[in-house]
Amino acid sequence: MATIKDVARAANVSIATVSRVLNNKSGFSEDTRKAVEEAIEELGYVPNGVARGLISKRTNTIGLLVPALSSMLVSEMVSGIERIVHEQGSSLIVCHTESNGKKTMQYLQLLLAKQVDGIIFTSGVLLQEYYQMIERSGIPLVLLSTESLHLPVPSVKVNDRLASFHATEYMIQHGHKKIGMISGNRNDMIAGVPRVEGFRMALSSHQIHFEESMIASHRGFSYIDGATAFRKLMTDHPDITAIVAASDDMALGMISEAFKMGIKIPEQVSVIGYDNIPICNVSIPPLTTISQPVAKMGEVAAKMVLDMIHGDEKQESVVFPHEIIERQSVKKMN
Amino acid sequence: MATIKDVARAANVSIATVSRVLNNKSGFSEDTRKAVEEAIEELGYVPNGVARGLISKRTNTIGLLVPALSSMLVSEMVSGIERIVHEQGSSLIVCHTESNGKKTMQYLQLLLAKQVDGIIFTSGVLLQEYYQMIERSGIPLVLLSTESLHLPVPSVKVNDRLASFHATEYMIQHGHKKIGMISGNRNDMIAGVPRVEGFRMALSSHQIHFEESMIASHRGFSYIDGATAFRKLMTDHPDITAIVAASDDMALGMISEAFKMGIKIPEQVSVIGYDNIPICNVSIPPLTTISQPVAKMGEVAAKMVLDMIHGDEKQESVVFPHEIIERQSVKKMN
DNA sequence: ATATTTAGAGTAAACGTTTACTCAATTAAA
DNA sequence: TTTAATTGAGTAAACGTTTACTCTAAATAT
Repeated sequence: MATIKDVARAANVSIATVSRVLNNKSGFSEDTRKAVEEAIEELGYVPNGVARGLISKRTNTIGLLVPALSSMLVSEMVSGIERIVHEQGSSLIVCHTESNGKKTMQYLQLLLAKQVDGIIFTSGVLLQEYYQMIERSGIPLVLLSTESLHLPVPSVKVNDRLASFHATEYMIQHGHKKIGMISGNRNDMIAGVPRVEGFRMALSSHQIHFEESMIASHRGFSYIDGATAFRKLMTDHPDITAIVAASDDMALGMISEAFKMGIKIPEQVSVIGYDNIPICNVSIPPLTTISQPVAKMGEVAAKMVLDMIHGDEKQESVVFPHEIIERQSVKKMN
Repeated sequence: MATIKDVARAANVSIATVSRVLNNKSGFSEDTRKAVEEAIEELGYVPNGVARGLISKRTNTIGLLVPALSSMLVSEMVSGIERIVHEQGSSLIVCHTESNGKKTMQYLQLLLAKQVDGIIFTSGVLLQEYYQMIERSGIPLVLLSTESLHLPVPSVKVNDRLASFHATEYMIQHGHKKIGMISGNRNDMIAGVPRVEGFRMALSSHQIHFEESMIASHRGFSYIDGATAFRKLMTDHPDITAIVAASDDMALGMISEAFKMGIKIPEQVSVIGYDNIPICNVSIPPLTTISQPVAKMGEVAAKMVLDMIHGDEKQESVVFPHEIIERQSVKKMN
């Protein structure tokens, strides 16, 4: 590959001059610009970003850490982030941590070694261990779809507890009295705990009787988790008429399972999902769900790190409003 | 951030020695190793990959170019690639070209500037222009889910024409005589042309009457494209009993549209998809489809570039077998 | 005992840029 | 005209590593 030296030689100037025209830095005549540009064209020269990075201390790369999530959700999130990041001439390294601490530490090490300019950490708990590592490296960090109560890290998220509260209340407003929840991993601090909490709060604030067994949880937030949780729920509580699901994937799995069990949605059982992934539009029936503006959130998070990189010290955390997208999976009871 | 100099100072040795223990290169005593390792620990030192890259000419980064595809498909593909790439201590930069020539060139420029060690190009036509740029840079390249007839670039793919042929034949074997196709962009050299060809060949080799209007196409390969194409097809040919779809997304959109139109799947119309994305398991009815082992293919493509990077000059192209995954969207006619 | 090998460690060049500094020549000001 | 400012361009240091080369002292061979 051609280097700046080759260009300099071909254009009969010093490398400093080449560098100047490359960066539009003034200090050269129109003639030399021509000569240099021709040489560049001729040689197909592309400046070496690694060398540039070494001296500028900027790699124009930002790192993204995601745990195992619904692939559609991740896609949307990433595409929002990517759009902004690329707009600014940077690129993105995505690391799937699978919520695994050891793996996360490894990736973190990798990102630091790669000298990324910033890090976005999504949808998981920011352990002290992670934070320290990032903190001491001085790399800007923002949290997406998660937050940290004691650590001073800006975040972009939705109020999960409230969203879940509303989802449940939506069922209540539609006349449902026997409402079950299919939760993912109930210990998940992000998508588990708060959503369960919101569910319980809604029931209790409407004085609806609640039993622990009306929340069925399984390992994760996927189709099968939804399917199995639903089956469990229906054997324990055959009189349930509405389900609040902790993710769209779970809701979809549940709908499929209901179909197999001969249960009609929404005629016999209503369901509301969570995430509003694109496929909700074409499920049968189309899925009523809580929408998190994931793509938008990704964009904002990306802008935040970028701003921090450009020197805007502290960013304000933002919590995005959620929204109930009404489709046809919830029946009005009367 | 601490540099190797800081470590050297703290451990009272030269930077060369630090480098040696870092790389296990011999030429130091057990005592100095201890001292150096302590200093590293103490300072939280992480070797600067940029500096390393400058001298080693390796960035441990590989670039991936993908056009706009079903997000689930991309996710699977990427996850296969990522697994392998990360196993080898490298990382991945994903670039969404949206099948846009200008954007692709920009990304290519970016990847070259970043000095990626290798490039995987997916699911699109490798233009001469792209090839030249990569070729002159000397960066190893492999094609995934696409191929180049005249350019000497190894590829990993499935035989689309044959797969589509089989999908169609599957319908014929199930007794269908009036078979329509919903194709995506018919000019798409990868997922358009060959799949349409396979469809036509299957019909003609079974002496089934064919009209152009039995292939409905729309812009792309998404839900709505499937839905609109299906509606068009059914108004033109209300007697169709089977549909071959060019993607699962299209099939899913079509199923949803059929539901709205009061058409029962598979009782009235059967459908076979293409891709076998995870959601096929939980659609209603579960979708019979052509499976491409995308994750596996991604892995193999990744291994290929990696091997090329490590000096294994030319790799053999591989075409993966497809498979028909029988679920419940095709009815047996008698 | 001397000569030779080896282990441990340091010095400095190189990787491909950017940039502070220098300098000559031209232009503008006095 | 002399002086000062400006323009165009080169030289060399720096960024943080790796590595070829060198050197000393200890260990081994003769």
